[in-house]
Amino acid sequence: MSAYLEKLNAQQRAAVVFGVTPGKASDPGPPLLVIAGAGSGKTATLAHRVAHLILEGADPRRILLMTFSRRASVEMIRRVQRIAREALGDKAAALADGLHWAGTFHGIGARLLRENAERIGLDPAFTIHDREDSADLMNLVRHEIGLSKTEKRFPLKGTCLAVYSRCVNAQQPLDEALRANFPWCLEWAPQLRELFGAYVEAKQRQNVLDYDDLLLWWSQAAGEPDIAEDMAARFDHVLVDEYQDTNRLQSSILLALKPDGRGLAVVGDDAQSIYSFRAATVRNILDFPGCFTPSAEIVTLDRNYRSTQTILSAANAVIGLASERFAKNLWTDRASSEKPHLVIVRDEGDQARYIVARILENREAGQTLKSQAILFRTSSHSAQLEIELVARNIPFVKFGGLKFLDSAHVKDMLALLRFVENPRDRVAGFRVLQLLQGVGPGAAQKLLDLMADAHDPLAALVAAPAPARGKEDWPGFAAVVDELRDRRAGWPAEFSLARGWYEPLLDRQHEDAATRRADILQLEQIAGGYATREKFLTELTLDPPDATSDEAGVPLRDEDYLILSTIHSAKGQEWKSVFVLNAVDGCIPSDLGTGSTEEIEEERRLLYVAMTRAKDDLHVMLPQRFFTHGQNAQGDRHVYANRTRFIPKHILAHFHHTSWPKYQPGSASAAQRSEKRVDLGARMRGMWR
DNA sequence: TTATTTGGGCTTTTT
DNA sequence: GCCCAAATAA
Repeated sequence: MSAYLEKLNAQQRAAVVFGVTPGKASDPGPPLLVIAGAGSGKTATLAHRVAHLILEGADPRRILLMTFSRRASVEMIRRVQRIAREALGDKAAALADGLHWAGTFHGIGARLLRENAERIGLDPAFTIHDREDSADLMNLVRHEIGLSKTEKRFPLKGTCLAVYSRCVNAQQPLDEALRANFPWCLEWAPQLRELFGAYVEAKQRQNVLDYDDLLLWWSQAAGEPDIAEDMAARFDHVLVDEYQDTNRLQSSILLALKPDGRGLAVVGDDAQSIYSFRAATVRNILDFPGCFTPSAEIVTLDRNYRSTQTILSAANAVIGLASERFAKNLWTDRASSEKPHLVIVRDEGDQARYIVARILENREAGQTLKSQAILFRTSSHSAQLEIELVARNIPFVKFGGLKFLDSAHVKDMLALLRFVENPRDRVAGFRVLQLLQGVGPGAAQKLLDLMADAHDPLAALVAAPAPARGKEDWPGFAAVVDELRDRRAGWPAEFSLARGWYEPLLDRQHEDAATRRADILQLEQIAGGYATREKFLTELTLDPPDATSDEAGVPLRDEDYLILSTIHSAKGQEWKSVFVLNAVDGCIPSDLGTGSTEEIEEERRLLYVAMTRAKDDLHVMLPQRFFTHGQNAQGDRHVYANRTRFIPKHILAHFHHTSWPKYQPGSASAAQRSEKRVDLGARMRGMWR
């Protein structure tokens, strides 16, 4: 047996070699489902399977590898190369460079669609709308067909988009989707149907695709016999990671690519399915084996290499209360005498102070900050902690929640670039034009209409007379559009041109122009990493940089920093020490997600995912009271929270219980001192009343 | 027609 | 506490 296979355990090896004909691995074998528990070496197993395929003769250019994020695919390729190098030296590692088709469903979809654009009636210069852009377009259309002036309030743009997206991704008729997920919008069904029809037409006229289109067009194209044949013939093997988080639309694509399942291998863990709000369905993984005859082989990986037995027992106890799942209980031989901690603190302030204290302690003991993470359900849960970290001068990087790309100035820059890339994109155009002094919705509309009728829209724009009140800014704008339109300067020099135009506007519009300018410069750095404008725009929308750091700026890569992350963004990662914030009802489960039993089950899996990220040391935090939002002055209104329902009494024995701070009779403890809250700001505001 | 202010409704997780 | 739409000022 080859050395690289010997390192695996029996189950992992089974998953790696199943259906692979030695020396003739280009022949696809029967379908395979790998149920891989948390920390069971899932990534390693998948990487070994890919490497094994290549080493046994499969052509890496004909392997389609779909991962959850681009970060995951980069990591996967790196590992495949390492394994190949260990087995056969540099030559084999170079082979693995041929893994061109590794990425997310959306990313691969965008590439395939661009390549096949002409055949399916798409302009290959299409641009991609992110969620905000899609919502803006939805809003535009909503106004156009007069739905904003209804007697009763019509659902907001975000809701409309969510409904649309649910129908597409779950492949569900509108009425059904409304009943199941948006019952309060049921009365608007006819209007929504009309709106969605107009929205689809608008996208096509403007040559833009939204996220869902990347899958929808792909799936539809794959349903056309001619194209399907081409696409299917192009890949011998299709491997999918994190299969529990795919939706019906995605599974329909897989089935279109590989109808008999031959060459198809999917890996996932039903216990970690946490993306149902994106229409992901556990059914995909539960029903996978039965999609084929004979049904797919199932291999289960239940040996955990990550956590200690005590952490695992607690996590198993939590997930053990779930209703439906592939039964498996993770085990490990990593013994530990220390149970995970359940820490009761007075409030979120103490929670922050406790965590900072422990983190500094750990660091004194030689643990890096990077090996410690703080996880939370909702981005805003970390607000207090962030303040404490800044005050104590502890660098951190936050994953999830608000993105760098969401800030107005970054969007402005991208809108300009997208506009010159695809002048029919009205959302981008509308945004850019209104940046000009004296140009509002009316003038912007007129200019866009003028462009829509022109054969060469950008030439028409450059030649257009200056808008009545926007004479001052117009020549500069026309000049930069003209330069960007024929790509004279090349990429990324074009970015600097655009920046040169935008910066004066920025200074005029924003008080804090300096920090925003820094963001633009950072964006320019990122832009330099892409070969073309089109690649930059596509990849940035599909795979945005997902960390926002504190105001001090992004820590240098070699610097040590603490990790803050939403539980969703923590998928697939692991740390030595993990702190889970706000393990109370209302936070986990989120009070917004307690409608149906399925939603509650998903919240349970979220807690499970959070707990299983920890290797040695797990702290589950229980603040007892929360100050309610929306009160002014020195408000003391608060609510008492209950321990999360996912840790009921009878599994408490899996935890070590602590209260903090320790009560010290006689001396005013930190908690007592923090008891009284003063709102100096309110006092100062009061001076003017 | 555009720019700014004010009041009312909602408040998660991500490609 | 944030976003959106209507009202008001320029």
